[in-house]
This record gives sequence, structure tokens and C-alpha cells, in this order.
Amino acid sequence: MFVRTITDRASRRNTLNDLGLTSGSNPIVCLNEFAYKRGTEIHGENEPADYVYQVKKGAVRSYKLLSDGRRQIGAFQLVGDIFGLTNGENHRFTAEAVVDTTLWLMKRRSLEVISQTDGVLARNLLSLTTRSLQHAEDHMLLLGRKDSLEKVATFLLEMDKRLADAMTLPMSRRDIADYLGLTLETVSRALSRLRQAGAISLAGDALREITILDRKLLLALNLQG
Amino acid sequence: MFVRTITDRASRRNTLNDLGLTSGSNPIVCLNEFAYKRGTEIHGENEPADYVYQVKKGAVRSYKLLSDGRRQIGAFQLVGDIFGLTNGENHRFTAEAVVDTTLWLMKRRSLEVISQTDGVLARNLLSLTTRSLQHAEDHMLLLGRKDSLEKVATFLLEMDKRLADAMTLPMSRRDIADYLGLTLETVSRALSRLRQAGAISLAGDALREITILDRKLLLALNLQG
DNA sequence: CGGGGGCTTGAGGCCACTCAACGATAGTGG
DNA sequence: CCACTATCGTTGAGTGGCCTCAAGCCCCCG
Repeated sequence: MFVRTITDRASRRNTLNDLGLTSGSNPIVCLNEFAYKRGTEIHGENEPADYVYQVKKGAVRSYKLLSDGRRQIGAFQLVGDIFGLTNGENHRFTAEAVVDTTLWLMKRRSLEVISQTDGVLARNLLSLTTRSLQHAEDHMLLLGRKDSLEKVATFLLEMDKRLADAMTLPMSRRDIADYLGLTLETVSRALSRLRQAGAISLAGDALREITILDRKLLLALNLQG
Repeated sequence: MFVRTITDRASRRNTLNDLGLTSGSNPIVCLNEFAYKRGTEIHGENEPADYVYQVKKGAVRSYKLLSDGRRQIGAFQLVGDIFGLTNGENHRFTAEAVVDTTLWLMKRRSLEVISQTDGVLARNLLSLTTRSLQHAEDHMLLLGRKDSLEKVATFLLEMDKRLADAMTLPMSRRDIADYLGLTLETVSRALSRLRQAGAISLAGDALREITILDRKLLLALNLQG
């Protein structure tokens, strides 16, 4: 695992802009780049939240565990996503690298201090939190009220939108299952049914290259309001 | 349904304090009291969010619907709770009065304007959003990974904590079911099993007075991290 | 070539759902 | 006062969707 302090201006400005830091007037946020091997932990649940992270490369899963090992993944963080934000002192999820992943790190304290005087940053922190909340609200509907085919269809449409180019899923069937509240076998069966129905095609390494052939069919399964 | 503008200082100060408005320096937030009959809609999903609400008396359910009528209640708002906060222009839930309910209303615009200059208010808005997010995160774990008995046990402990005095549930079995991702029959069966196990007792109107007799038993079912 | 990890597929079982009957309570109107 | 109805909750019987367990395939890698 290697560590490097970002010194080139371009990288820093890019990230800071995502948080809406206004130029110049702010002290410099401590910003590091950090690489995580596939499967390693980024932060644990209930650990002190010292850093806020942004995905530069790779993908992250954030999850909670029950004491007997059942796992619920609350969200996947993909390139560009910011996570680790919290008002309290501790993280509420465990975060792990799904694949080899590079993150930008910021000191949480710095953000807190700056947001006291920088209204733009403060509003962007609220905006990020609201976006997480909205995702969680939609996901509650999925977990509580959709059947397995609908869950997988919704998942594929979400990934299609967020991965943008060439949909190669970074996560395993087990990860998908723990995100959707299913077992990996049920996910696999749902994907097979969608493939046989002509909605998608599966290819590549561990059948993780997925192409959407019939979007209407998936949308029909992604019932909304 | 009656409407009355709050004019007495005590009520106003009480509510504003919940949001952390600092005294004096702020323009007065338009604040009304509004009564809703049991079952009536407070605001609809995707409607413009003009107001923010605080429960003075009663209880509120906030839910999403699928097009075929399946319903997922994301949260119950009880006395003191603030809801209707959103960054976007529209509400993301439909909110209905579970029982006859009285709310305080505030103009959302006013809060937005004030929070531009009032750091304390801004931070409290973030804090409220974070609390909602935390609840949603915990609820995802429940919906995705707990069985019916665990769900009902968790629900009872939540209500016990939040209702404080004399636990008379305001909501029906159907509401509970739509909150927990179950059917009303399954909720009823789970309650019966908990009663037979000596964990709770049921009494009152529609068997909505629930007393916790054996907290350990419920806690054992409320597995965590 | 053996082993391991990830995925699929099949067989069988179980938990929650569906459908239905029934009791209790409150409100309504004759 | 009593039917009548509507609402809410409980309980039983049977079904079905998802889980469990197991086998087998593929691919990569030592």
C-alpha cells in the first residue's frame, strides 16, 4: 500500500471543487492519495471518523454486519463518489475496497473548520448528505417491497447509469446479493432469467460484463411511484 | 381542519430552539399550527416542498408507493419530530396523519434564507438530515437482513424508546407491516409469539397498548454489529 | 495438474405470503 | 334497543418464492 501527498495543483483543485471550496480564501485541506488492495478495509464501523474519502479509481462497498455475520451493503461508492461523511464522531459503516482502489483522503476536522466560515462548502456537505439520504430512501423501498427480479433489474439500471462506460461490474454476485437483500444464488438465477428473456447479455471475466439489450424490459421491472 | 397563527412567544421560541435559531438576530419565521384528521395527507410525493413540519401532537407516516400499490413506510414521525426537510424542490415521500395530528409549519424558504447567514441553524439542518440518514441506514439492515421476529422486536424497542410514556402504538398492524417489509398477518403472528414467549403483553383498544415484560428477550432478537 | 474462487444450476425445505374465516369493537340508523 | 356494517386484529390452511445444500463448470494460478 503506497501513500503519496498530492502536490500538483490540478488534482487538488479538481477534488476541492467537488466540495465547492471557494478559491484562495481557505486554508489548504490536507489531501493524500491512498491505494487499497482489493478486499482491504478502509475504515471500520464505529471507528473514529478522521477522514473523508473520494474514489479516484476502483470501487468501495459500505456495509453493516449483524453479530451472526449477516451483511447488508448500504451503498457502493464508484469513481468520483465521496464517502465517510458523518456528523457524529464515528463511522456508521465498514468500508472495503471491492477491487484495487485509489482514494483521495481529507482530514474531516479541516472540512468542519472550513465549513464554519465557508457557506458554500457547508451547503455542499448538506447536499452530499441529502443525496445519500435519498439513495437510502429509495433502497428501503427496494429492500422492503420488491421481489428478486425487480431488485436485480433496479440494480442493473443503477449501475448502468453510474458506471457510464462499458458496464463491467466491479462487485461479485455475493456483493450484489448483500446489497439487494438476497442470496448470491437468487441473484444468479435472476440474471439468468433476464438473459433468457433477452433483456441483457453476460460476458467477460466472471460474467461481469453486462450489456443491456432491452431497456424497456428492465424499466418495466423497475416500478416507481 | 382549523388554522391558527401562533402568536404567543413561548410556542415560537420552543420550536425555533429545536432548529437552533439564535435569538433576536433573525427575521421571524412564518409559523402556523395546523390540524390534520386521521388518515389525511399532509404532503404528497414529488409535490413542491413549501413547508417544513414539526409534530406537536399525534403521529405521521412517510411512505413511498410502487405503481401497483405496494407501500414502504420509511419512517414514523412522533411528537417533536421534524420532517419535510429536503434539499431539492420536491418531497420524496407522501406524509399522512396516522391519527388526529397537530403540526407546526414553517416556510422552507425562510429557513433557507436564514441558514445562509446563521451558521447554527445551518448546522442543525445538517444534523437533522444526518439523523434521518442514520435511521434509514439502520432500517436498510432491518429490511434486507432480519427475519420477521427480529423486525418486530426491533420495532418495539424503537417505539418504546421514542414514545417514552405509556406505549400505546398510534399505528395499525398494516402500518407496522409496511414499515417492516412484512404483511399484517405476519406482524400479528410475530406479536402473538412474543406474547406467548412472555416478552410483551397486549391490551387496550385494538390491542395497541403494548408493555414490554422481558426486555432481554427483545434485545436478544435485536442483533447488532 | 491440482486447487481454489467465482458462477450457475438443480433439488428440497422453510419462512413469509395469500386466502379465508372468525371475533371484537365502534358507529349508524331504524 | 337491536340489527347492520365497517374496521381492525387474530388464527388456520395451503401455496410459493427465496433460501439451503450440493454438484458441477470455468478460469486462473501455483
